[in-house]
Amino acid sequence: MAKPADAKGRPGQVACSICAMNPLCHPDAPDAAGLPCVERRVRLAPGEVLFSAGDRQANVYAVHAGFLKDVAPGHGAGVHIVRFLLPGDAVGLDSLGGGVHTTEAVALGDCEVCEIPAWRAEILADSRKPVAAHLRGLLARELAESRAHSAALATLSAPQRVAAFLLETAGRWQERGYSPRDFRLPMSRREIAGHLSLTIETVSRILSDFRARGWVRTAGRAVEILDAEALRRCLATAP
Amino acid sequence: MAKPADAKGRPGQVACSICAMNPLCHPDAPDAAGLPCVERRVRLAPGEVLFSAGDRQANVYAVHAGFLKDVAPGHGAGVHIVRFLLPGDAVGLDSLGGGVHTTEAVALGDCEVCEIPAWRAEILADSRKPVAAHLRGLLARELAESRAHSAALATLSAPQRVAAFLLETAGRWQERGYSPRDFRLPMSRREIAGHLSLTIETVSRILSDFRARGWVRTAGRAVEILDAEALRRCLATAP
DNA sequence: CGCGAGTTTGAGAGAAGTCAAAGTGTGTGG
DNA sequence: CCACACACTTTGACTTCTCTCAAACTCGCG
Repeated sequence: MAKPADAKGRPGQVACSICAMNPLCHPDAPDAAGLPCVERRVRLAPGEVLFSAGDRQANVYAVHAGFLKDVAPGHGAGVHIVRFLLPGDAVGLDSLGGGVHTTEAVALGDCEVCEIPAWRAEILADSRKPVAAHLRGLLARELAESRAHSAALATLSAPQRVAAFLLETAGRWQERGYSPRDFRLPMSRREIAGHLSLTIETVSRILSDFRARGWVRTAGRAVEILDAEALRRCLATAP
Repeated sequence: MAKPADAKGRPGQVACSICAMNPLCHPDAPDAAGLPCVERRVRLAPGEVLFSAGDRQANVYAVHAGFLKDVAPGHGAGVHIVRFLLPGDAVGLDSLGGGVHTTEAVALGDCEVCEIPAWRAEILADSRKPVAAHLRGLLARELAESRAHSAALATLSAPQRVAAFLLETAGRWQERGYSPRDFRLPMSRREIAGHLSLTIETVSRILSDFRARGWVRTAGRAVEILDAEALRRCLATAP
């Protein structure tokens, strides 16, 4: 499974077996064209941009190690963070249609991603039905998640959003074999705020409030969830 | 092209040639299996549900005539309307992955849709590369639109959202060969509010304000855009 | 003609944003 | 190894935008 992050919370890396792109890189049968699916591994420094909205160089990526944010082209100040990427996540799939990226992917810290040219993914899909189906499935799931997040922002209050974020993050850590109760956030308050459509002050205030209630313990980016049930109740309570 | 809506604003119908599903229904070469792609035409009465979130009966639909709304599973009161469907639009594509719908489609008025079983679309995609590519493109575009809408809700003020909605609606009418300055909204204020994450009162107030400024004329669902430039300025003005 | 859903308008309340400042941690260079 | 600088976080006071509650109004339809 996944290699644990070290004490300083540095990015673990993910085994290819649980990667969203696994069926592309490791097809059941040998590749007809004999091409390696992954063009190269890209290393990124904190803040480095993997691709930008409008890039014609369309690639699909799988996060191998580290964390990134997927950012919507923000007109000026109000930047909206579509989602955070953890090891094993796929990103840039929206370029499969028109060959253009519609968001920007930025490294949150040092990280490493596998680069798969879009045309290669498409050729692979054309020759292997399971790969085509897998790509459709990834796209469909991202679409569903995007809508779910949209609906969440539309209907939840600020505390509910923060509770949902903590629970969701815990769940994603758990999926990767880490503790869902004790983890280190890879992103700043500003980035959390951008993801939840709140301000940093509001996020900070709500975390302080959760801490005062004894639901969580926070120290900077370190988070310990003490009462997940309370968070779930907060999330479920009518706005 | 499209047949104009009549004076009472009843749904026009769309020629198959401009439908998003056209490449599926009318493939270049004759269908190997000899199957008609469209299973049947479904007629819906106002308020009737085409499919619900969680439906295992996965189908993809193309709107042939009339209008529908695509609704996110709303926990109680705060219903979020993902998007509105006009003739020629495709809906239900998110069921291509796991075979389950994640939203609910409801008719806004009398309408007629073409039903394509998901398995049939997938078989077709497996045998025809252009169809597979087209499906990926549709999925990718919907994903991009969903994120754009999400970002819009996150960063725009209430008046900006209403301005954006009017301009977007005008554009969609224009794409279909109707006047972008003079049209009839197929949805109620409540539904507009649900789509923009506002309340009906706020939507109504803002429309009244736009009317007072001479930017639009509204009478119930009838809209005439008098100053599109002003709306665009309103949209572009820093929140 | 009158009912009822939908829309408009008004007044007041509340949630989150803005502005401001203090506190905390982190990394760099001496 | 320590000291400083800078970025991030927390906290406080106040503002404002949108929601909520309430009532009048309009339109379509029986």
